[in-house]
This record gives sequence, structure tokens and C-alpha cells, in this order.
Amino acid sequence: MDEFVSTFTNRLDAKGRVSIPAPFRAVLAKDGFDGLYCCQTLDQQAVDAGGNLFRERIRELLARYPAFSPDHDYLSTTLAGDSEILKIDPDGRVVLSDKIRDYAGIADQVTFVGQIYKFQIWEPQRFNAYRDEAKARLRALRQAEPGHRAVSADSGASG
Amino acid sequence: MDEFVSTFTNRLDAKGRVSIPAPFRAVLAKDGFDGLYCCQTLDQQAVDAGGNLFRERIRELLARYPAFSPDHDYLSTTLAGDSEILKIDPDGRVVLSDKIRDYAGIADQVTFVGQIYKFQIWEPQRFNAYRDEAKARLRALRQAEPGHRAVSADSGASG
DNA sequence: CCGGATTCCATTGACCCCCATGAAATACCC
DNA sequence: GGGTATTTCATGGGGGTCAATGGAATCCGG
Repeated sequence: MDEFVSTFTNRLDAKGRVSIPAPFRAVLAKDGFDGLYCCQTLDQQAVDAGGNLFRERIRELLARYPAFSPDHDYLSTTLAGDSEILKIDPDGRVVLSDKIRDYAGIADQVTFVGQIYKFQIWEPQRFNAYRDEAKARLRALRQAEPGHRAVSADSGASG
Repeated sequence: MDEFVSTFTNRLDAKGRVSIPAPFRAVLAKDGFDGLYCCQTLDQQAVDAGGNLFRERIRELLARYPAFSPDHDYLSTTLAGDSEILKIDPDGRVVLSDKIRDYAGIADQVTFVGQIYKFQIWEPQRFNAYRDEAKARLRALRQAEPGHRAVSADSGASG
């Protein structure tokens, strides 16, 4: 498997360490990046994390703006300066920085949410709320879609 | 690691020395440039710093303007004439010049901000303000991205 | 000799690596 | 199928290492 899928919740220990879910570790290992590249999400109180594939997306975004332009520096300040590379220990754990813990509101548990080429790091309660909201929005959007009845708003997938 | 990523804040000692963050030192070592090339940023009260890769970008920028043109001379005045090469001591520290300290408003602490091919040197408070501004700018730019609303207001790449 | 700069050394506190434990899932054998 | 052995994983802790910092010693030009 080479994509981040599914959701896992693990505990932080007394030293602030938390195990990256084994399936995610496998993806990171295949990706080849040494460490875990993390940056804050813009719209939620969560963190995006990944490896080389994720970094590649960030580089592509930056490459669209010329060096030394104000926008380039704005973007690189947020996308590079405001991100962190967490070290993964031999047991597959990372220590979340204070910045990450504060931003995401993480106390003693962490939820890892697979998103194909990256995954997100959440405080479990906040993620639950976000997931419910996302689902509601998706439903509303489908209601507004012309012809949505052909598929039906609530068939099959339960989440 | 071959890019400047993340943000670090270190203290100046009584002699005006400050440690370059170890991850940045590693990038500089790989880059091969002996010392730290510094020049004032064009748009903020901060300093751009880096090694050979950074200097290469400056050359590329200057090459876009015809020699002897006013714009070329404006740029080279700042990017070359107003630049300094700081010496890195055996413990990975530099002494910031008075010019740099005055321009950036640095007193006793320095914030180093990774920006991939270069990093910036800030007075910590000023950087905090700039970081917030940068994040707002990124939000604005993303709003303008075509297709970012495909599913809902806050889906898609947040980083 | 003197002041400034540069190199060397020491301390301390955080981080990283190794090992141990227990639980759960899987494989294996009867 | 049932029961057991084995592996995989999440979690807990201890000790060594490295980086940031402060200060002393040395070198240099005046």
C-alpha cells in the first residue's frame, strides 16, 4: 500500500512521544523521506504531514512565484518557515513540538487521518466535530446538485 | 536534508554571537559555501541569508535585467553592494554586524526562518507579525486559485 | 602592550537510541 | 476448528549524545 488511508488514534506518553500508525509508517518508508514533514493547515486547527510526495506538492506551489517576489516570500514563510521536520525514532514515534500541540489543541491523544498523499494530525474531539461537519456539508452540497437523486444522497457509504 | 525548513529562535551572547540552528548548518555544509551570505530583504526589515544556492538565485534575478539599466543597478546595489559575508566559527556561530542588527532591530534574540533555498534572520517579535501577515496572504492567494472550491469551502490542499 | 577578534573548552539540558513490557493480531499445528 | 506459538505494535523508561550557550585562552593588528 502506498497511500495514507484510514484513521487511527494513539496516546502520547510522558515524554510527548506518539507512535505513527504502522500502516502510515510503511507508506513513509516507501516514500523515502527521512523524518515527518509537518505544516499547519490553513482552515482547521490541525496539521498536515507527509514525506517527499507531500513536499513535492509544496515545491510546485512555490515554484509558481518568482524568487524574491513578495508573494514568494509570504508563501515560503508559511509553507517552509512555519513547518517542521519531526524526527522519527527507531520505534516509529515522533515527539510533537509545542507549536504543533498548541495549534492543534492536543493534550494526551492524537488522531491520524489518512488523506492519500498526506495525512492529518488532530486532537480526537476536534476531528470528530470536523468530520461531522464535513459530512453535513457534503450532504447539503449534493442536495443542491441538480439530478442528485439519480445517485441518492445517503446510499451505501456510512463513513 | 538539503533545504532550509522550519523556524528557530536563539539567543545572542555578550559578544554578539548567535548559533546558527544545527539543521541550517547541515544545509550550508552540503551547499559548500564558506561563510554566510547575507543581504537585507527588499520588502521587510529582515535579512536574507544562505550559501551558493542563494547566490545563484541572486545572479539569476539580476540576469533578467539588462546590464546598466536602472533596475539592474537598484537590485545589485541591495543584493550585492549591501550584502555581507559573515564568518561561521568552529561552533557554528556568527557575529551579526551592527548594520544587520540595526536594520532588523535585533537586540538579544534572533529568529531564523527557513525558506527552502535561503533563510531569513528576524527579530522575533517582528517575525511574529510578519508570519501572521504571510498566512493571511496565503489564504487570499488560495481563494483566487481556480477550482479550490470544488467540493466545499475548506477542502483540498491546505498546505 | 592593549583591544578586538577568533578559537578552544566546559556545562547543561534537551533530544535520540536502545531495551523492556504487554496486548492484540496472525500464523501454525494438531 | 480449536488451541497455541509467533509476530507485530503501541507504550514505558534509562542512559548516552549532541547542540546551544557561556566563558577562558590565544592570536592579531595597532
